[in-house]
Amino acid sequence: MVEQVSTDPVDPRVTRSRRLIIEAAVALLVERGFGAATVEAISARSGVAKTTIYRHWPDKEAVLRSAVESIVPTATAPDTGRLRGDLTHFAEDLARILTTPPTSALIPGLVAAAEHDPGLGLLLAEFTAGRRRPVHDAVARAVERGEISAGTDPEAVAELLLGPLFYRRLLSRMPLTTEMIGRTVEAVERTLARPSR
Amino acid sequence: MVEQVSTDPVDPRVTRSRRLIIEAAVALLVERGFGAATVEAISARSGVAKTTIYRHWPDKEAVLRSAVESIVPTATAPDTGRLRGDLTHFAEDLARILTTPPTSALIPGLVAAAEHDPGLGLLLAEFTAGRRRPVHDAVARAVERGEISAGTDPEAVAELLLGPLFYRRLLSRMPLTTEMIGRTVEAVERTLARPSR
DNA sequence: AACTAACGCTACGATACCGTATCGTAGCAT
DNA sequence: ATGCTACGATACGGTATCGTAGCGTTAGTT
Repeated sequence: MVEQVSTDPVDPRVTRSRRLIIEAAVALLVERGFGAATVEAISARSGVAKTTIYRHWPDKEAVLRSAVESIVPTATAPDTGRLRGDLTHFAEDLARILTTPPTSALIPGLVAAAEHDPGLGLLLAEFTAGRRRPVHDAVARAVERGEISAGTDPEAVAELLLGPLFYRRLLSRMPLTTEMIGRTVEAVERTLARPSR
Repeated sequence: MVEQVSTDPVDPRVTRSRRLIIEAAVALLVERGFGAATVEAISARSGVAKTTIYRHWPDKEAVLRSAVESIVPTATAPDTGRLRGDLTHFAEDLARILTTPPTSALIPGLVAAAEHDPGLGLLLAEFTAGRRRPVHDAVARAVERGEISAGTDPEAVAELLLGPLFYRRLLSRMPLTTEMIGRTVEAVERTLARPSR
C-alpha cells in the first residue's frame, strides 16, 4: 500500500485562490476593519467567486482567522550585549508593528473581537505572549551579565515597557516617537536594581 | 409675553422612556458588545417601541453614544499628601474601572469602535485625557512638596502607570491584582528623580 | 486528447437590520 | 373634560449579509 503522505493536494489553482482570498481579507481588515470584512467584499476585492471562498473555509470567521494569522509578526530579539540596547531594539520593533500597516490597523479590532470570539482571543493571547518573550530573554541575559539583580521579574519589565506603547496606540492615540520610546526604555531601566553581591 | 424658559419639557413619559432605553442599551453593550447593540434588540429589551427610540435619537449611533456617555466615570484624585499614596489610589480606581462592569466590558469595544467612528473616538479621547489629569495633578503636588524633580514630565508618568494596567486588561488578559498594582506604582516611583537643589 | 477537479456565475432562501409611516391608544397638563 | 403629546403596535421598503444550489467553463493532470 502506497504511503499516503499528508501533503500535496497542491493544485496551483487552489493555492492561488487561497492566496488571493487572504490578501483581500487582510486588505479589507486593515483598511476598514472587521465590520467591513464581509465575504462578498472579499470576493469582489479578490476576484475570487464567493462560492470558492466557501469551498476552502467553512464560514466567514474561519476566513478572518486565517487572515489574521497570516500577518501576525514574530518578535525579533537581537542580542546587543546590553539591556538598554536589547530593550530599545525591541521597543522600536513593537512601535513599528503598532504604527505601520497591516498590523497597525488590525490590532484595535482584534482586541475587541477577542472579547467575544474565543478563537480570536487565543490568537491575541499567543500574539502578546510571543511579544513578551524577547523581553524575558533580554532580562535573563542582563542578569547573567550581572547588569541587573537576579530577583528581577521579567514579566514586570515586559509590562512596564509594552504597556505605555500599547497605551499610546490604543488609548491616548498620540504618536509613538523615537523620543518617547527612548524615554520609556530609560524609565524602565531606572526601575531595575543593580545586582547585590 | 411669558418668558419661555429653555427647560422643562419634562413629561415623565419622556424621561422614563429615555431611561429605559439607555439602560437596555448599556446592558446589551456590556453583555454582548457593540455588534449586538441593535435598535431592535434595545427595543425588545427595554420594552420601549422602536418608534419611540427614533423619536428621541436621530439614529443608532446617537443612542449608543448616549449609552456610553452615561457610564463614563469621572476620575477620582484624593490628595493623600504623598505621591505614593496618590498614585496608588488612582491606580486602584482605574483597576476597578477596568475589571468591574459596566465599564470593564465596554472599553475593548470602545477602543475598536473609536477607530472608525469619529464620535466615539472623541469620547474615548476625552475619557483617557480625563484619566490622566489626576496623575498630572498628583505629580504637580509632589513637585511642590519637593518630593520629585521639577523637571518631571507628568505625561510620561501617566503613561508609565496607566499603560501596564490597560495592557493587562486588553492585551495579556491577566488579572489586575493589588500586588501587581503596588509593584507598578513602586516601579514608577523608582523612575523619578529626587529634586536637585 | 480525455478526464477531473477547481472555478465562475447567477440565483436563491433566510435573516437581520435600518429607518419610516400609519394609526389608534393612553397618559399628562390645565 | 378636553386637548396635546408621547407612546405602542404593526407594517413596510430597502439593504446587507450569510451560506447554498445548480450548471456551465476553465485549467490542470495523466
